[in-house]
Amino acid sequence: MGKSPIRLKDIADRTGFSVNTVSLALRQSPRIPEETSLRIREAAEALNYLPNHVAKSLVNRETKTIGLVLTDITNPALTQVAQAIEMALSTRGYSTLFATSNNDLEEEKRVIEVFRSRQVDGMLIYPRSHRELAHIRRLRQAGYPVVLLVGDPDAGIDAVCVDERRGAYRAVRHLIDIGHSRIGIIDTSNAKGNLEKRDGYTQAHQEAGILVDMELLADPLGNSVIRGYWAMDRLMSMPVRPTAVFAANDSLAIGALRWTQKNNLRVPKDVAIIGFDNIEFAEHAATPISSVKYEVEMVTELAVERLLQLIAAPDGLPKPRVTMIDPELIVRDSTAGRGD
Amino acid sequence: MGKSPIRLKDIADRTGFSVNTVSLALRQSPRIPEETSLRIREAAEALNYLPNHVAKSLVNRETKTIGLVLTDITNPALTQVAQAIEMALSTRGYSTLFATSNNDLEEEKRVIEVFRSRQVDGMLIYPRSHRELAHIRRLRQAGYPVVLLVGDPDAGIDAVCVDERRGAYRAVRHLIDIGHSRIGIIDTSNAKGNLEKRDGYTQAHQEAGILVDMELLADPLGNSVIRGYWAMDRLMSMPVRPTAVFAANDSLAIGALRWTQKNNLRVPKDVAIIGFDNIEFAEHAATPISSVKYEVEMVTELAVERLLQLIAAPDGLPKPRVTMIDPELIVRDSTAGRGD
DNA sequence: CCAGCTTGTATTATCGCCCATGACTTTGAT
DNA sequence: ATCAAAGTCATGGGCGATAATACAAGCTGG
Repeated sequence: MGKSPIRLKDIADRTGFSVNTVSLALRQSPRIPEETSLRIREAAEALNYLPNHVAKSLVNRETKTIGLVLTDITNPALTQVAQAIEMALSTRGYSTLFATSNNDLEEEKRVIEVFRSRQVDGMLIYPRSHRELAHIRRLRQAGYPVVLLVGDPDAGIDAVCVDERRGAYRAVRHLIDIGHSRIGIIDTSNAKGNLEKRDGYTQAHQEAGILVDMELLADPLGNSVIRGYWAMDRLMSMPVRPTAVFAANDSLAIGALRWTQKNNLRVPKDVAIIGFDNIEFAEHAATPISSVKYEVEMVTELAVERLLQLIAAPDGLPKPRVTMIDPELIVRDSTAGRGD
Repeated sequence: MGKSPIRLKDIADRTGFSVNTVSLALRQSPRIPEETSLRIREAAEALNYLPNHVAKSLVNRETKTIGLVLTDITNPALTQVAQAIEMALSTRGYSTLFATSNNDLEEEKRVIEVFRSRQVDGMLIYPRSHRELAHIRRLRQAGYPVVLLVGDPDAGIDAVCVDERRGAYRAVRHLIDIGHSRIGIIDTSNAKGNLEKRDGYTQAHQEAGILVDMELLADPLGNSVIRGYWAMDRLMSMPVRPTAVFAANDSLAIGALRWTQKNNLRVPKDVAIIGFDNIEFAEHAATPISSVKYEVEMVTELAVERLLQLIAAPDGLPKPRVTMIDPELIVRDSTAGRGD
């Protein structure tokens, strides 16, 4: 802490006015004449006064801070989300308290409690699991403004997110369109996890009348490049290899691509690869990787906007609204039409 | 906000004890008998009581939160730093307020003011510039615990960081050792920016008796892959091309590598490339890229430890201490010894 | 010339919690 | 039985700010 935190009282003593007058003057109240207001403003300046936000929060019952809960930030797409949210909130006068759940449900619950205790005005949450949202629903029902960054239309919680099911559908549909019928998928296969992408994968298959082979699902058990590499290794060790692979995010896709390099397969000739999120590293990989664009700006802007709406709602929270952004498919070399 | 924030008073009313007794009981004071304490604890549980951290902060004059200021988080190495810091602080009972300066000095000053106003107990700052630290030094002199994440031994401010000068020296020295003498460098050439890496580059040259050609410095004007690509383009358009390139971070290095692919140059045969930070994408690039390891765990752990020391210092801040971590060089294919 | 209105400032209460003080009760030693 | 030493709880003040209310002056007008 600074040695001598200047308080309103210090300005009051110096100028001879009362604490209250000083407070009013600094907040541009019309009840204070220009003359006094100016003298007080000058004194504050001279003393280098900074209002104590904590005290203000206590009386106003709002902290002008929101809590941001992410699973882990190492996924480049989530990183951008974090930064964009911080900036969007900052321009609106809010600060952001930040915490990672480290993909652990108990930890997620804990940080939410911490945020509540710290009286955040609202929370933006990227939950660990899309199926275990009871604790968050309870929060909402208790009147807390919350917006999720992943969407489950019937979770009863506001959400703004890219439509992952639809994005995955587009990616896999694209692979089918260019002639593939044996398509591997690298995605976390946790029953309580995010099933949207697998749903999209399945839907595209069904629509095309292709049987879904669960053998073609490889769980990378993580999200790093190297996890993608080993998941690809498993897929390509099958008796009948897939001719194309859909990876749930670009890090995994880059790992898969890396595997093809090491094993002298050509992409897209021997195997096509498509990712998700459209991070810069995918665009500039050895073979530019097709991907599904994660609309960072749009998601964050809408999510922040919605959260502030909830916070400002005069009487109770309005009915939850889920906004799903239909993502764009970016086609690059890794899924260029097959030559044969 | 939750509809009915439970206060100590509510528990007091329910149990018949006074607010004070409740407060003491919940804080495990030995002055309250087990029996009473238990009944109060149960009532708190039943009412789902959560202490109001804001009120507590006002009384205790500490918020148990620290402010983290980063330039921008899109550099994957900084991302990891952010997450590691959050986790390290979390286990010690601190929350982290997070803000990006967006590489703008005025913005950096602004967020620091905001943090001060919010009474953070201390700050961790990755400053925009290594040369404009006056505002931060003033902070320290006013008694604020601050630890920088970049180091200038004579800035008069505590710091924990990787020794970028030394890391760059090692990288360039390595290039010289394997036979290169015309070495390009892709690094921001802002006079007020981070000069450490260029210093290391220069030192390695001088030690080897090689003249430094300032023509070989390309400013990418940013940190993305594509910026690295264009900086590389400029370097390789010179009448006499460099035979090796040192990039100030791995994103830039990956961009440079990408340029060689598009222009059919072989790495390391035609041109060697080395990066900085050792992010996962460098390891798994088309040609695995040599890099200087950014010791995320060590930097964050030491920085947090030091900051908490400063916060706990009983009488005034101790003399500033700068800890520079000597980074390890990771050699990969992109700088394998030249065949000729 | 005083009721009745502005106008400018001071007083007091409040936010939720912690701390110092001390009153009252119980226990144990003499 | 008396008194000191613990033990147990309530009271009041304060953290730094805002908000509601009160209170002096200075005007106006009938």
